[in-house]
Amino acid sequence: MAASELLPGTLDMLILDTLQRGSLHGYGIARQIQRRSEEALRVEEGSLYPALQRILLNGWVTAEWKLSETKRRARYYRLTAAGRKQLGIEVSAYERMVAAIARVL
Amino acid sequence: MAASELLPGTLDMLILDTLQRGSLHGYGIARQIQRRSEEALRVEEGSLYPALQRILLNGWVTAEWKLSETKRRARYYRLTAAGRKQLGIEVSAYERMVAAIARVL
DNA sequence: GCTTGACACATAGATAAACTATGCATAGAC
DNA sequence: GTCTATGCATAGTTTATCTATGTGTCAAGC
Repeated sequence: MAASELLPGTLDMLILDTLQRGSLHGYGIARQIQRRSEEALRVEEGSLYPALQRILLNGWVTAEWKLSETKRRARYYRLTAAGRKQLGIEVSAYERMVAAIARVL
Repeated sequence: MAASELLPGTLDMLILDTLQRGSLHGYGIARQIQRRSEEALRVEEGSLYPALQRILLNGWVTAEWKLSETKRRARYYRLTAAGRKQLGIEVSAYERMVAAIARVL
């Protein structure tokens, strides 16, 4: 663990949450998470793209190739109803954990 | 992830924190974490004992065989100075992560 | 024209953490 | 005697994240 850029087990939640604010491509998702966390969280590409595949296979998002604002081909992900539900599940499980850890420490 | 009993990456911290309150055997550590978290966290034996080996190898605790209160042989772990330092590192890294995630969500 | 840096995707392979399942053994209660 | 709680440990599996690598585009600066 130690030097991780992310709290393990929270990446899917962060991605789904980001997509809740509007559909976006992978690179943009990573940038947003980094920006909104004020540079504290950093999503490596080798974590991001496998996570997006996972999430896509689970039906939590749909994907569509488009052109980005910078005119490059990019895959835009959009949250599905199932994804929105999953986000709720993950957020509440996460908050339950954090509260439990706070009681312990 | 999903049905995990623990927030991944936090087990060592929870163990070290428990030992900060006094030396204790593995089984007792697991029970204390569960109790202090009000049953929200559950440490599986297959996670606990490998974690204790890890922590021992890192020099964060020392181990000693004794008899438990129930008269059974039990391995008591005691936090070292290095372990106390490591606990501080892990807690602050954890809190930094939780704060960052809170900004994102 | 060439290079550099930001943008954009993806996968292979390594590492590590946590889980399931299993085994051993003792004490106390019933 | 058998069940439950106490106690330790490892083997094997699964899963998440990371490092490293590869492809390719676009814009800016030289």
